[in-house]
Amino acid sequence: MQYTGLLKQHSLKVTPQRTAILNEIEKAGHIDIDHLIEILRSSFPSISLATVYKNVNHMYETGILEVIKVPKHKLQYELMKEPHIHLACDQCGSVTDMHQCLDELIDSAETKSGFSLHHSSVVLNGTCPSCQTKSA
Amino acid sequence: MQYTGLLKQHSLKVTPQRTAILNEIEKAGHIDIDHLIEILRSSFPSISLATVYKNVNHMYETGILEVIKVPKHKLQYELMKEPHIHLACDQCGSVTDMHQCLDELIDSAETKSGFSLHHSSVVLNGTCPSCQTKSA
DNA sequence: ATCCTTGCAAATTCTTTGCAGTTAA
DNA sequence: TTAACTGCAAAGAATTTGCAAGGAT
Repeated sequence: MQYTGLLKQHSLKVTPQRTAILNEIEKAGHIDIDHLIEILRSSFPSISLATVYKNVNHMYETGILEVIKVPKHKLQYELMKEPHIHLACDQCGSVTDMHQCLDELIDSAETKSGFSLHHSSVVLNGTCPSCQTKSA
Repeated sequence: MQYTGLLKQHSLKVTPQRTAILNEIEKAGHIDIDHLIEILRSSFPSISLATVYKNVNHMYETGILEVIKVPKHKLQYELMKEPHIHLACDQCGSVTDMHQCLDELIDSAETKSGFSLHHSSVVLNGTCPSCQTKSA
């Protein structure tokens, strides 16, 4: 299983629920708790919401997952990757990643502010191309 | 009252509660619902949490307020201003604004993605200078 | 006069916790 | 073996809603 190593690195035991959670988040890119458990139930009919919450929280705390908040939507989870930009569509709620380099921005902010930065959450809101077409 | 015009522009009636909410948010820079109602109660002992929620939601929807989410903290409200960067300290939870220009970033994202962007939420997480000193 | 807002209480929604049984290491 | 994980049920937070009285335009 491809996530075994990742879990072990962070001192989390490898359980079927956990590898399934990581697989589904990977597949979805971004996903909120409701969609996540809905999908998980097809493989684990008795999985509990509490388990999913406990796990995503653990994974967030250990740095496996990233959490993003888009106004008007529930928290969304994704695998921790390079700093990048999230484009959120106000109409359909979809989130798209854009891997533009943020190093310059972060370095400059660090220097000017004296903060020691280790994480970034950049969410740009607007209308996605597909929703622009629909409303045109 | 300085916020009368702002409320009217957005078709919200001018009430003492609303101008007080805007004044306190302005004074605080960033504030969450608990701190906000705590301060408001000193002038409006009987103000209800429901009223504050209804108002910040309305003001958010009409574009008067901006909402930012820092992991592990409640939603924070601030007056809608120029796009800028939020520096969030993981230790003390404080949020500092940095008015670095984001136009380039936004323009570039818009061009590459085809999104039509109208709002940005840039939160950089780390440790503020004061907390760095404490833990040193 | 009319529609909007307030504040209360209740309802909902969201998330966490305690515990007993089970499982990974 | 033992410390961690799961699932259930219940508790606890956070937020929203319905409604009657009051207020802004």
